[in-house]
Parts: sequence; structure tokens; C-alpha cells
Amino acid sequence: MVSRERLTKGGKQMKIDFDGIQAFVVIAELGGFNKAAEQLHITQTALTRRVQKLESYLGLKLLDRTTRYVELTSVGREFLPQARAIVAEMTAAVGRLKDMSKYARGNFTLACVPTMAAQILPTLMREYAKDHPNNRIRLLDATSYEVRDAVLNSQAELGIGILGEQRPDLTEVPLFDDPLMFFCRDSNPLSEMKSVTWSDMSDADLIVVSNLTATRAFMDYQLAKRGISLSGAYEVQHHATAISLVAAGVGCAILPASTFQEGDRPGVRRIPLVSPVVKRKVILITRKNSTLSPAAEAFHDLVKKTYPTGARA
Amino acid sequence: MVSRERLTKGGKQMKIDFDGIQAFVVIAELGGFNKAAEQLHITQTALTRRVQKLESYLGLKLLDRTTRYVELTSVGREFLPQARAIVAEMTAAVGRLKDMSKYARGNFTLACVPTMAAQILPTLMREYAKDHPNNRIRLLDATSYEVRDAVLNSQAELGIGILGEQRPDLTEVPLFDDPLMFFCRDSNPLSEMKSVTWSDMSDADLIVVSNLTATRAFMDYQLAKRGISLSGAYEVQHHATAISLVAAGVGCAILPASTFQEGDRPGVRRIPLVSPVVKRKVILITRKNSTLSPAAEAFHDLVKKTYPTGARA
DNA sequence: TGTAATTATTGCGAGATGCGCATATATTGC
DNA sequence: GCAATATATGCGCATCTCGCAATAATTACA
Repeated sequence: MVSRERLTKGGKQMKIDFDGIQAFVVIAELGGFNKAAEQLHITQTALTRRVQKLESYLGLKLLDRTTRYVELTSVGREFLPQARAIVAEMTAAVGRLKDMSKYARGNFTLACVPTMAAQILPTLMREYAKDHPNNRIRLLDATSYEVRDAVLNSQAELGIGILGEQRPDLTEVPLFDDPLMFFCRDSNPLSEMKSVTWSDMSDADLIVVSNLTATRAFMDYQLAKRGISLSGAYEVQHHATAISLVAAGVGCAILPASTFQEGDRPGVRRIPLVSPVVKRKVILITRKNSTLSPAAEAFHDLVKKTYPTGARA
Repeated sequence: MVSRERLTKGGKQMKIDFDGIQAFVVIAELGGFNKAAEQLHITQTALTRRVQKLESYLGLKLLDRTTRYVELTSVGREFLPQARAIVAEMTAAVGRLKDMSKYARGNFTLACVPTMAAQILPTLMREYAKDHPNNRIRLLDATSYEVRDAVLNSQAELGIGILGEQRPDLTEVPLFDDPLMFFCRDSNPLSEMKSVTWSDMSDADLIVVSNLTATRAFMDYQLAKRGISLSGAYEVQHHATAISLVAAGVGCAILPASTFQEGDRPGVRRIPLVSPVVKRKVILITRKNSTLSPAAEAFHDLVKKTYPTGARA
């Protein structure tokens, strides 16, 4: 805890006087009241008074001044480096903050599920960098649960995740729906279909993501409601792995549409999966009662602008 | 040169606001406005306004606050360490200065001729240390000329030297007269005399200090006025050497009285030297138009109190 | 030596600032 | 829903701070 004293002079309470110290530094640097006053955009009169006030506050003379020139006292010489450091630090810190405010400059942390980090973030970040070339985004890629936790406990200012159970202290805005689709090689008999139903598929050569992921949990829940279950399927941890297995001809996969852009992999087809259409909602997460930094806010706005609510992937 | 900006908000010029930053730090540390207000000895109302002013000045929120509790924003978290450092540095620096003023605390440089450094300084410094145990005196021992130079160009705040030609920018207060005396062993024929005249001495076994010192130059000048000259004398650089030679029986010496306290060396006598009495004046030197640090001023006062003007050694 | 130029200080009035008191408003806990 | 707690706001007053004009002190130059 910083020591705090209430310093008095002549009975009156006087506050620590940054202006006075700044005045002292500028006068010492420029060697005169007039030049210093000009640089500080005040009259020389006011400057005189600032110095007088500071000196009376400290009970010390910092400047020996005749009408002809100004010179540091012994105490002033000793204090100057400290004063200079204080002024420099202060103006620098305040300058940084004003930059943050004025130009939405600064860094922030974004928590994001890996799928989205791979699919939508690159474009968003490139777009963001156009307007904010110096802003660094610390990326926290984690499961949908962890994303929400990170936002809740302020490890991240923003989160991109999958809609799940509502948490009261989070604000979640839907970005787009991300339907599950069927992925197969073009040699697969189903590859030419406009859409595939769940019953069209055989469990045997099916690849799904592990039941530890939100995607899988969501899928199981949606299917269970309709009396469908997948039992014989392969399980993998990552969507990218699933795609690779499909490409290698191991089997077919059920993955969110956004996992894969048409043409990413030669020979792999992405086909709508219906009866029912199962889709997860991608959401942008912020914390309630928590003010975003301008940098994060700018990103937040960009995301919302890029994905007007309800659009599809 | 420190960058200086005049920051505006809504057309009004706003000064950098140390109070606001301090308020922010204290609130962040204590976790609430009320506790912080108490520590700062202002009302919670005033504190609220300080924070509001700071935030509006920066264009940023630093604290997310409901009526129930206070929490740092992302920007606030980032700023807190800097703010803490600024506040700590500022209060520490100001505290040091107030200590300097209130308790005459601090260090200073004293230039002094070696004779006086050896003879009167020890007592003075011991006395000074009683009231100012933590104050360090940087001692610059040098010739009388160098002492004046040091004071003139502010290498030293105070000087103790020998009266010479007046310099316009120095203030010199006489401390005591320091007459030249005759030093001999008690075996010397002159040793029992109440006083010795210049003509009583024989040049042959005389020891004087080198003509590079102020003492010697002064002595020569005073004697020349009266048509006396010493030609056959030994010359040494230091007063202490001369005393040792006397003690060893090499000869007799002419030295300032203050060189030697009665009883310093067994077998050595100090006898007044008259016709004429030649005495140099020991002076305390300060620079005109130059404010002393409280620490130096205290020493200055002590010296003047110890040697009321005109006293003898 | 005197006069002009330069530089800091002081008197004064006007406007801005900052504070405290009383009150309002919002959230939590029972 | 009510009491308790904590921050925000309306308002008036005291003080601060500024700028202008005039003063004082020192230097430079004629």
C-alpha cells in the first residue's frame, strides 16, 4: 500500500502539485520562464505562480532567479532528475491511455474455440489489422466451456464460442448458424447427392469428433431428441484430423460446415445433412457489467458487422 | 526535452490530473470508494468526481462500478501498475523534499583548506552530526583558490578558506584571525620567550610552507610591506610536515596558530610572533544569489554560531 | 551615464475548479 | 418487498488559477 500523507502548509491542506513539478522541469530545461511558459501554453505570470506555489508547498527554493536569469538551487539540481522522470513517466502513461481511447490502440485477449480460430479468425484479424496495425490480439484457443470461463473471469475480454447453457453474467450475441454436414470423398456413393439424411449413413465408416467437445455433445443431444444414435463411429479429437481421415479414404465424417471451405481439399465433398438439420450457433461472448477496452470494442464491432445476426456460414 | 501536450476535452483545456490517478490507485488497492475516501481524507463524493474527471479526461473507463462493488476494467488493470509506480515515485520524491525542508535533511558539499579541515572541522562535524545524524558532508579539501572556485561554480555550497582578494559573487564572513606563530622545540633558546619578533629568528634553520600556498603568499606579502624577507628557509608542502620537522629538531617553523593545539606534540612550543603580528583571516564562503540547501544552511549557522565574528583562534 | 530591452514579480478581477452536504439511485441480503 | 450498503448527482460556497496590466530589477548598448 502506498503511503499517503496529507501535507499542510500554514494550516491549509495542499494537494501534491504535478503542474508545479512540470513547470520546474520545463523551466530548468529551457532556462527561463518565458520560453517555458510558451511551451506550456500559459502566460509567464501563471508560471511564476506555479513555481511559487510549489516552493511554498515544499518549503524549499528550487530555482534562484534574478530578473535576468534562472539557475537551479542545490536542492533543485538534486531534484531535477527525479522530477524529470516523474514528468516523463506521467506524460508517457497518460499519452498511451489517450492513444488507447482516441485510436482504439492497445492489446486484448480473445478466447476462441479452435474451429473458429481456424476458419473465421484469419479473415477477421486481417481486416482488424487494416485499421489497427499495432494492436496485438492474444489468442486463447480453448474449448467452448473454457472460452466462457475465460471471459467470465476476465482472462479474455471477448470470446467466440458455441451457444450452450446461458450464464447470467455473460452477454452472447449469435453470429451465424453452423449446421453439421456430411463429408466424404467424391468416390463415395453419397457424394453426388444434394443432401444426405442421417439414416443414409452407415455407422461403420463414420468419423465424429470426441464426445468431450461441445460440438459432439450438442450433436448427441439434438439427435437423441429425435431418437437417432451413432454407435459404431470412429472418434477423433480434432476436426482437422477428421478431415484428413476423410481425405485419406478412411471413411466419412460429420462436422460443422464451417470446418471446411469448399475446395480446401481436392476430392473431399461437403454435403448438407438433413432430417433433421442439426446446427450449432456460433456466438460472440462478452461479460456483462464489464467495459471493453477500445481495442476489444473495435474488434467486437467488426465481428458484429461482419456477421449480422442470423446469417449462415 | 520532455514532450508536452496540451490535451483538450470538449474544448476545455484540462491539466494532467495527479489527484485522479492517485484516487484510482487507492480505490483499486482498497477495493471501494468509501474506504479510499477515508484514507485520502476527502468525502466519497469528492472521490467520485475525481474519478469521473480522470475518466472523462482520458476518454476511458478505468473502473467498472455498480453501487455494490468496484472492479477494474481491462484498461484499468493494464494501467494500475504504471499508476502505482507514478504515485509511489511522486509521493516518495515529495516526501524527501519535505524532509529536507522540515528537518534540514540532506547532503551537501563543503570545500575547505586542509589546515582547517584538520583543525576545526572535526569538532564542527561532530557537533553537526548531533542534530543531523543522517546528513553526509562531502568534503572537498583544496587550496584556498580552489575552494573559492568550487563555491563559485557550485561544486560546493560552502567553503572555508583564507581571506584573499574579494570576488564579487562570493559572500565571505570572517570567522577568526589566525596569526602566524613561531614553533620550536623547548630546547631552543627562544622557547621561553613570551613572544618572538621576526628579527629574533635566524633564516638558517627556519621552516616555512611552500610559496604555492595561500598562507605563504600572504605571509610574504605582509612581510614585504615591512621590508622583511626570508631567504634561507626550508620549504615544505604541508603544515603537518613542518610540525614534524620541528619535533624532530630540524629547525623552527612559522605556521598559522591554528595548525597546532597546545599539547599536540610533546616538546614543541608555540610562541606568538610579533613586530609585526601577521595574521590571516579564516572565512566562511558562500555564493551570492544562491540559496543554500537546508542541510548546508544548518551547517552554515552552526559555524557562525561557533565562531562569532572577530574571535581569535 | 542614461535609456531601451529583457525578465521576473505583484495587484486585481473574472471564471473555473473542487469540495462537502444533502439527497437520489442502485444492488444485495434477509 | 424492505433494510442496508455503496456509488452518483444537485447545489452552493470557498478557493484556486489564470490572464491582463503595471511594477521592479538587471543587462546591454549608445
